[in-house]
Amino acid sequence: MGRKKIKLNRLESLKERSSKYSKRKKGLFKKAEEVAMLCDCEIILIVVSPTDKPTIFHTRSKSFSKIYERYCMLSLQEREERCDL
Amino acid sequence: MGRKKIKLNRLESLKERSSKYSKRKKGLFKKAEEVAMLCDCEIILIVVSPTDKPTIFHTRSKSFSKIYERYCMLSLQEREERCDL
DNA sequence: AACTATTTATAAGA
DNA sequence: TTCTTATAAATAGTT
Repeated sequence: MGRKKIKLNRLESLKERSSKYSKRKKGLFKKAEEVAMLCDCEIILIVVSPTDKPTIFHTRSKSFSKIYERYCMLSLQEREERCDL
Repeated sequence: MGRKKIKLNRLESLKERSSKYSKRKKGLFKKAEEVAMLCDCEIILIVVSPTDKPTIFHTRSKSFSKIYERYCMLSLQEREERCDL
């Protein structure tokens, strides 16, 4: 989307990365919220900005740690079978 | 995007939610990967499907737990000041 | 932060 | 779940 198609490479300057980040972070979180709402599913999204500022979104049905625990409790075998890693 | 504009409400049936989920999960993870690449930033994304299947994406620069630790170590005061919660 | 031309995601249907 | 196509939405470049 946008005036031109861009290459998906790391942007050179911190200024470019910060600018791009602020635009795309907004879109990413919006998408996450929409999936959670439409599909009634659990989501955790943590992003750390190029200037080291963290932002978190998670559904309230289950806590962050609960979801992480569930993931951790899967054996490697189960992860391969049940997850799209 | 799509043939019609849809309302952002929880979809009625599990079948609808599962169908919507498979389409949007793909888009969400793509966006996450693009932000991580373009902006060279850390991201953790965990989604649990309507049928309870977890999928995780995270950048490799820092481990999942490292990013979570960083978040947890912030005081409530700091979270308000530094994070967009 | 705001403006738009353009690209991209996706709703509906198969 | 995957493909197709019309259309809604995100965003690149710029101010």
